[in-house]
Amino acid sequence: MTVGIRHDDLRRRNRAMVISAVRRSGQPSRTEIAGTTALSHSTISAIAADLINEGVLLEAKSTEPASLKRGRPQVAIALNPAAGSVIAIVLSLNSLIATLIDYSGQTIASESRRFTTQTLPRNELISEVLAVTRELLKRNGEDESRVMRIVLAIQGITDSKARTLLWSPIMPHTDIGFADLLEGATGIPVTVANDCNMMAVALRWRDPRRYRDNFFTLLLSHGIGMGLVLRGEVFTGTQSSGGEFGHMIHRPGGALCRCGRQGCIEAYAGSYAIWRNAMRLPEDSQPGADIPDAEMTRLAEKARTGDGPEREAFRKAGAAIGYGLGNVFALFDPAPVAMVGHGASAFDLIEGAVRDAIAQTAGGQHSKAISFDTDTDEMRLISEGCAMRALTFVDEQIFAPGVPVPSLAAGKNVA
Amino acid sequence: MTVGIRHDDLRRRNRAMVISAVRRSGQPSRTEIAGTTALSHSTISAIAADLINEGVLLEAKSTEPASLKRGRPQVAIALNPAAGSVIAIVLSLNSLIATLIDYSGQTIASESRRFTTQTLPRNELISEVLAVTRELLKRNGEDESRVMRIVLAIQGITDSKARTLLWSPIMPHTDIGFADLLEGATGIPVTVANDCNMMAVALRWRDPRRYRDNFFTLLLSHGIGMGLVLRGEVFTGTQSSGGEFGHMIHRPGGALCRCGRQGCIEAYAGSYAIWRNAMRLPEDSQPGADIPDAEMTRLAEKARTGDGPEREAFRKAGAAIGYGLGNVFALFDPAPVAMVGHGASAFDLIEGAVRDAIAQTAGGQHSKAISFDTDTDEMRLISEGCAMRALTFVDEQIFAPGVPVPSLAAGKNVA
DNA sequence: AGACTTTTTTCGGGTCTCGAAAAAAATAAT
DNA sequence: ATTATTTTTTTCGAGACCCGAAAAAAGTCT
Repeated sequence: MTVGIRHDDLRRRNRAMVISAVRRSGQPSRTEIAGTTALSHSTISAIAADLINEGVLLEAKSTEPASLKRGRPQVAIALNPAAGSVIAIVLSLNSLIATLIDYSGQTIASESRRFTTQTLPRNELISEVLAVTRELLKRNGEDESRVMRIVLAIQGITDSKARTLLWSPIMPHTDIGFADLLEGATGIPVTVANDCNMMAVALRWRDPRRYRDNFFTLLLSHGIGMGLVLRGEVFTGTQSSGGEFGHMIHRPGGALCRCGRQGCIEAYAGSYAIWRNAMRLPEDSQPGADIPDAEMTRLAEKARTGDGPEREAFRKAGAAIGYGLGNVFALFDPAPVAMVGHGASAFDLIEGAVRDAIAQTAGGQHSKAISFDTDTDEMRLISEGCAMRALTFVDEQIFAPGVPVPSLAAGKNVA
Repeated sequence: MTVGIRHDDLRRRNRAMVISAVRRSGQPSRTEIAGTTALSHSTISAIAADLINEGVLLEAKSTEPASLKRGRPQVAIALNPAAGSVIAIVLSLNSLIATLIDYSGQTIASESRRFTTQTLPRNELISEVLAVTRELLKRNGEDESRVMRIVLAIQGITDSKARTLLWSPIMPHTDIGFADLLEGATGIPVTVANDCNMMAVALRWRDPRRYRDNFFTLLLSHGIGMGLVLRGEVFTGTQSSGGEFGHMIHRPGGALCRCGRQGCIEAYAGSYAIWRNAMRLPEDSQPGADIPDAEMTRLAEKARTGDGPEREAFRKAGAAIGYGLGNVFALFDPAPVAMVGHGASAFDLIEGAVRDAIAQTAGGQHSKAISFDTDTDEMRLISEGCAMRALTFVDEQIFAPGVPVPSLAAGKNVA
């Protein structure tokens, strides 16, 4: 269970610390790294030398033109882009995007497909995912051994081992073992993740000042998804990816949800629910097909121009989200929230109701202090999150352990 | 932020690991410890020798009569009861109990007071807490330097630094800095904790098989409290003790809660709410004084004998708790739940409604698999939790670091 | 050109863990 | 009773790692 620290773990951890410091800071000097890690200069020097030797890091040539300070100038250390690469794949409604990213985080290439996820047979869906990956590798003449990790983000629930898609609102199929399938096809280790969790990862890298230890991301689109970061870690459920905010019950026995249950937050705040209310359809009417973004934009415009059923529909969505957030705040205390996705473009229409609802919950006293960010481009965010998740995997699991006794083992093998 | 591991940390951590192994297993041998910690026998031998020398551990004499195996018999290692002691204080409605516990976890003595917490002036309340502590120390001729930690559990919200009681339902006063007050009076380091969190700690020690990585404790009494354990750690909020399950909103705009808001779970499931419903008082009637346990027992008896307003009141409580748990399960996935407190004695009356409600939430598919334990004696549980929390503090913060270079420093000082 | 400043590397010392071997302490066999 | 066997615990030497101090390096300032 709780395992002791062996001597070799120590070096591994400190190597990981150095790599992570470089990934965070961009181009820190050795002195800077020593400062942030609280390790001695000599240790940093030794570890940096090893990592540069192994090709993981390199001394960046041209950073700022010239330091204005006296003394020996600092040597900037950077991630070696050629150390390896990773692939980020995002599968969402009617869209599949795969991106190849080098070790320093730069995008090398990307490949995308469009098809109707709701109707595509299981086998064809799987083939598409495998094909887009292979295509990306081939088109870039990528040696597979250099691609060190694939992270696949999907809207839906994944298992806690991050290997299988258990259920997804964007397709009728369940229990697809994407990790095994992709690993079998490519030989590259694969992680399957929830899209909202990857959004949270991305935000953490984009703006670590604002999104650090505790925050929530909310994906507002057809469904309502949530990513939780608690104590600096993306929280996944104990058996699944968790964070099923959209299916917390807002009103027991209330509006019919896509999931078949009644009164879920999503049944008031998902785009189909907003549309249903705007159209004055009964709350128990069967949720229809997904509403196109353009139609939702039209509803929002109409809601802004006059106080009709459209505005009321957005207000109801805001109340559902607000009470839900209030309940989450009751458990965790209030924290920053990022609203992501096309629905965030109508945040002006729901913010009032959200705040009113929060004010009536346990998080109420801090209602005004809670700040919301919005970002309508969820795809980019999710993809970024996948990339960073994949890269940190490589950092921690491949480069931090390093080659076991490099020179010695090599010598023995030769002899 | 993320700090590297220095060489001396290593020993400290491995010492902590050994101490923790002994505390968990009771009387393990060195070989057993080596097995669970994955450290080598030589390391364990060295660390154990140090700790025995320092008086933290000792070789237990008479364990099982004789081993039936061949070979050198294992020497059982145990915690040295004389290594130190801690104090657990539980302040709850109309009751204050302080307990002195030796380093091995055995109760040495306890001291208790009864007074009306709701009406006692602030100063007198504080005096009572200080007095009961001093009394406990004096009556046992305890050298204060040997008492190494005080943990005070209170029903209510504490700050995230575990030093101040921010708000409590059992008294009108707010923001009492118990940690500073007690530390000032005794010179012993103090931690202030939430009662439900301490229940969770206790359950983890009582039955680690069942309550390990993920579980919830629910205190059913005047109010409804929750302790969350996620990934093996007691979860506290980011700014407060968190876990305000009782004030998650069950029905927006619903029944009046003691906290002044409407529709909280507590406004349906707290004992005053059950009583209010059983008496057929309107839902918006002001919550009165706390209902005596005897009265609640009477209501429960009546509910068992016939289907009247009493039974309906318990049913409503069950629904509120069930929907609330369903929402918690939506975020974290289902996990074992322990129902604690006098309200747990009526669990038979609410279980059906709880399960029905959960079945209608995202956790529904596992509704039948979710198991509930009940324990009506919350005081003992809370006190146990405080004691264990205090002892592990001592383990990790006092004995794991140890004396810094004992022999060398001593030699220098003498010279 | 030399003084000064700051960063980075080198070196020696100390501590820690590990594996192997030895010692210890019991039972089983002769 | 003595010897062999088994298992646990300790001892010992080797290797790895980190740290602090000193040295080297690479600039700017005078």
